[in-house]
Amino acid sequence: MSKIVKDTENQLRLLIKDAIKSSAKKGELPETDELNFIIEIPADRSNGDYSSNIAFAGAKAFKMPPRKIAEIIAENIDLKDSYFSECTASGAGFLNFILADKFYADILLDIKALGSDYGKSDYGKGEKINVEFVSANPTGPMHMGNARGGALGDCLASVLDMAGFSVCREFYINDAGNQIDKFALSLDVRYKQIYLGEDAVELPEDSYHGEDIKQRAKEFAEINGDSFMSRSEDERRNALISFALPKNIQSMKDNLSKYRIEYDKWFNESELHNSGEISEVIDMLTKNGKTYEKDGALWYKNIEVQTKMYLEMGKTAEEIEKLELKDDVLIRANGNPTYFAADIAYHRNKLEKRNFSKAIDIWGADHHGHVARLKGALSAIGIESSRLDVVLMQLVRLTRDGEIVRMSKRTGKSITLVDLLEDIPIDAVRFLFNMREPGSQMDFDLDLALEQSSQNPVYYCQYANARICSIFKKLKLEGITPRDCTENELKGLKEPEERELIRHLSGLTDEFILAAKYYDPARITRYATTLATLFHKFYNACRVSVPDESLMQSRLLLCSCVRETMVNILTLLKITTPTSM
RNA sequence: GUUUCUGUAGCUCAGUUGGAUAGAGCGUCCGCCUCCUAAGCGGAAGGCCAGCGGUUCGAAUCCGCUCAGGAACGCCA
Repeated sequence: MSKIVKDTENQLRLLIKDAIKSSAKKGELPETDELNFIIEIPADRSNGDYSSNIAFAGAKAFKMPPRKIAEIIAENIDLKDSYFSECTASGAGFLNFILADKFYADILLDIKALGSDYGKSDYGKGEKINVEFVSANPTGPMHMGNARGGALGDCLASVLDMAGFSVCREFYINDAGNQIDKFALSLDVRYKQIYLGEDAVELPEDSYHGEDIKQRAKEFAEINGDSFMSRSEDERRNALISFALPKNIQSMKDNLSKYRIEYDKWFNESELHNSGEISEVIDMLTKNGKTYEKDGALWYKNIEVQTKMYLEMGKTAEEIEKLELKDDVLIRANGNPTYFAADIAYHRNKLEKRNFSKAIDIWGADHHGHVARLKGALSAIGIESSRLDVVLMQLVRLTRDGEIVRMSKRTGKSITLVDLLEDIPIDAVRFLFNMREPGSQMDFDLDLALEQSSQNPVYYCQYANARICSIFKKLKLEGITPRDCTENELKGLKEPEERELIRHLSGLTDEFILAAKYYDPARITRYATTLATLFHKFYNACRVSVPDESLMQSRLLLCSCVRETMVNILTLLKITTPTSM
């Protein structure tokens, strides 16, 4: 882990505190208690590399105008042997700092030493986190929402991993319950239609109408012929399900694998039914007085639980009344548990039985109404609800020629994950889906994804890497091989383009930590795009192959650090890094 | 109606726990290869941060209200 950036900020904090102490000793500032102040990187870099608001924060305590305080601190600060070369007071009272040459040299040496570990940190302290994403129904093909969820969940898991968490990628297979009955019924109808004709058996309105169901029924018929026509409905449906479900699940695994997603755990909902865990949570809720019977069904007292939660949060009774809370069914009148009941058991399984300290679920935003009641139900069985975090992801629209695309040209049906991956390079899909934060509605531009130019950020980033490879290749032909550089040599990298590039490199570890903290992998694609921009600027402004051997080697080392960083990021996003383009 | 997400340049979007003159890319216009990949770089133009009020040294950012758009409000999942 790169400690230099962290050390730099800590050092700055101490330098400021020391300066205040020595000013107080000289009587230039009054004695005061610890002050809360921040250290930040100014948006406008011409104001320095770091700045602090200490003078504003201390204005009241010191009973002096901020500008005056800043001047006194700047006067008394001792920068000898620090990572800073200059401290000035400016504006209404900002304290600005310029980084010293040593900082730049040390960052590069650090990156070089860390190699593929550069960017990793122990922020997460090995905490066990479960990231569940996609979890598409195995009753049909995966759609665009699954495509975004897949890219997002997989990259979020990687980001958490980089930030020092111990991550488990999980897929929840809904292989039980209502939709499986519906699946069976749909298959059954399609199977019978093969032998009796399409008009003889009608497909109910609320069953699955997709071509994929027809296809599975046909495959079943090719193997078994009409032998199941004479069997009982139960036997026939069971046979159809045991034939079609594994095939569908395998096909999801294959397609996700093509999308470069490998799960650590495929969790079957049916396990929760078979093991009795669903009954267990229902018993727990009942024991805690959170259920009642009505109309032959067993209900969960959502209104009661959430009202209590909201009252604790400080809402008034009137405000809660307006929320129009509703109770929910746990066991239907027909004796089958609902999805909700299974979900409570599933999350208890993750958090209690398997001891994950946190469960992160990636859900489509259309499920947002489910979050509060699930959290409530968890707390009602004694599980701290903050241990579940749900990342709600807004829906995706596809556009082509500026128009919204709803249907696939080839099939005439809505576009599936498979359709998308056939048309668009996987590198582009994975990158573009991670360019927006999850909560923003996004338009996925099909033309842009196919574009092989700077307009397409994924190519732009890959190109930076390819250019660096090309430099090394060219110099190798001239008999020049990269060597280690001394700190003094690296201090010679003083061009503004070099400095800016190195400063950006230094921020990688923090960026991963922030992406992990805010569950936002989009920060990383943005970081990569900026890195590419700064490299291209450097490339244009500074030649690597120059007569000054020391400078050339320093620039080579800078290039290799940029390459290391870019490759680390793209590899993490599971995007390829071609050495020539 | 209630919940929830969103509203920043012509378009797509950044904008850190409130900080200095609000940033990028695309598109438009003008430039840069006898030199490591022009899939690149530089410059110009483009803004009432949806609106109104509040909090304070200071608000795109925090709070309240209003307006506009998406989504959800099932014994579906």
